[in-house]
Amino acid sequence: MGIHEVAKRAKVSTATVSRTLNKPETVDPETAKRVWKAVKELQYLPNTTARSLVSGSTRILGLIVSDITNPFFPEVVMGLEDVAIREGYEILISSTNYDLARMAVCVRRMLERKVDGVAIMTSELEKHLIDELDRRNVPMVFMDVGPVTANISNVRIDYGQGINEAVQHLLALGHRRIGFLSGPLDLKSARIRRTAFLRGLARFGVIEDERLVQAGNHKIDGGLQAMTHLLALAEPPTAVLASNDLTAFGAMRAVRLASLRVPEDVSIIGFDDIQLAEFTEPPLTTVRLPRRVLAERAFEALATHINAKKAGTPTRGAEYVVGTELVVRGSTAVMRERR
Amino acid sequence: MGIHEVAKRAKVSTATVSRTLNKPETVDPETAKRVWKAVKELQYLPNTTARSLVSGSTRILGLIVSDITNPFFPEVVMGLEDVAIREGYEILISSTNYDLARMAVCVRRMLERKVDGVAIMTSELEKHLIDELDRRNVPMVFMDVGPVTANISNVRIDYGQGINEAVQHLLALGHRRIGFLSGPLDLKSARIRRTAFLRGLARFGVIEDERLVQAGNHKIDGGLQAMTHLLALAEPPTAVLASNDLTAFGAMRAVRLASLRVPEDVSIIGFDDIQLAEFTEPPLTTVRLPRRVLAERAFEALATHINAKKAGTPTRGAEYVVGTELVVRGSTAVMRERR
DNA sequence: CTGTTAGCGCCTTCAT
DNA sequence: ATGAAGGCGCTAACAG
Repeated sequence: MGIHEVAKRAKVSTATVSRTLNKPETVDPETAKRVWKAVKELQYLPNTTARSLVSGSTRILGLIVSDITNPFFPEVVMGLEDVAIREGYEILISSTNYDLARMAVCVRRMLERKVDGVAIMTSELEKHLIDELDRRNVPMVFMDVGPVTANISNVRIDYGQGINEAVQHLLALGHRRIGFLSGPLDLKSARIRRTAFLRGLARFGVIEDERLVQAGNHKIDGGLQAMTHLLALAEPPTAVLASNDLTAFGAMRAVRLASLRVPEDVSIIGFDDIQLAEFTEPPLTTVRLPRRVLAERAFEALATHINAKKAGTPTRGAEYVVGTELVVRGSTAVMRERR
Repeated sequence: MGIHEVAKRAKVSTATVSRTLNKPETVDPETAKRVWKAVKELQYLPNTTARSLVSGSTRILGLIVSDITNPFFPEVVMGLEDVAIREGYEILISSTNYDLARMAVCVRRMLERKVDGVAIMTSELEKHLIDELDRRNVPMVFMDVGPVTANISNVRIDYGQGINEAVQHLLALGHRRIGFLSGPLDLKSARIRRTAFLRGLARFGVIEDERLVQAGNHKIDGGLQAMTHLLALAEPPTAVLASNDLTAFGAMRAVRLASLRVPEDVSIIGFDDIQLAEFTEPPLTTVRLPRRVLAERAFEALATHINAKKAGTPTRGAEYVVGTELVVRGSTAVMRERR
């Protein structure tokens, strides 16, 4: 089960076996044929561990997320897995559970396993830990959570694009009082979304009313609560954007609990376009964040860094952008006269 | 950054460094202290790859699932990750996408990465591929999808328990015409659930009416369709069990589309208890399948095999059982007189 | 084109 | 209790 057995059986040296496997052009076709035959017969599979030891490259990519249980992440994971295996990489996933101590564990795991690069998509990233990775020269890419730095790339999400479409959509339907249900504002990603939303409204000259912005927690119950607040206003909004789809789900529920209807009484737009968005009642109009593309860009960024590092010409961090777009479904409708 | 530097700085041999790290009791406390100091100062982290090469153990566990995007899986992944890292293992996830060719890729990846064991939770497992893993002596555990064999353990899910509770619950509410929405019957796991359901009904003497059993696809749209069929019956059921929660979601939607209400007109019970089940309108009564426990048992099984293998006393496959239990929420109610 | 040799970083006898 | 030396499986010079 080693390269040695193959060599013996093919009556060549181990070096030749290694060569036929890795640099086929440098070996005589006839010899190669014998080697391949032996490989097949022995069902030989190269030992990745040994390979890594000598090459200095594990061909493992780390992915740090907050919580794999969040419906947002699995699709990113799958996207990354797809592109990674195509290029001969494996993905090592680790979850921080929104916990800083656990984040430290994640980083340590990455370091011990000597991953070739790390993609980071968590809310709670401590500079301290990032620096540790940086100091050890591990290529990194942030997925919408960090700044571009000397060595670190970032895949930025262009929230503005989708949000503009969403606002225009509501405007076209006659809505003027538009609310926003943000995520938890201690999370940077949530703040970014909130800013993008406010900017989007401003761009179209919609009067900004602070009371129309409520904070949720990016989960269903938070959306429900936040929306309930909005509904209790003297002049409640006729349409609402949510910072993510789960929040929108909660909002829809709040509307229903208030004996109102979506979209007849209140239009609701979500964000992310998770799989379930298509299947709520009514189906959720939402801004799609193409997570597969996000994953692909992240891989691209990492691959660039890794290759540059291998070639001895370290690249500076770069910024990649992923757009967003409105997906119109059933939770938005023409504004009705006030009840 | 190698054990060598540490040795030099602590003025000991590399062997001693290795010992203080792995068998602290065999080294003089004073020497150990010096070594630890050097380790700290150099921020030394052992190279897992090199370690693996000599120990023959990668401390990586493979997990093969059909589709990480399915809301059922993430919690299993997280559960496995939690227990695994506690024991110093990493998880290598790979998705088959319900595709046999891709399944082969997964197996190959596991083999090349020399994982210490593999947990399998897919519908489409080809004997051929399992045999390959078996032949190479890779410890395996099926998670509710396979038989116990000489070398392979299985974590069986006791569907009966939860289903009995569900049926009793409905019976107690006065329901007698109880429908079942199965998963796609070409999937073994779906067939198992179906069988368990039919057996559960039989146990309580509920007349079995074939027309009350409809096949979905374990997704929302399938549940919607299947339920629509049931609703179109001359004598539609007053209560329905679904093979999984997504199917139940679809069923709820079908009820609503038929201008009926859950639970007033039709009671619905799901299966799995995915996170979202708590947040539908009304919240879904469902049978909980404790996925964390499932993951823990799977790890336990693998660890047992691995340790036995290391000790040179291979264990036979064993069966572990995970129970299920009814979680009563808002989608079930007392049967109403026929409308 | 192919074989020999020397590590990659670590662990583990075997002496001391 | 510690050090020296060999080897895990493979690749990369360097000869031939």
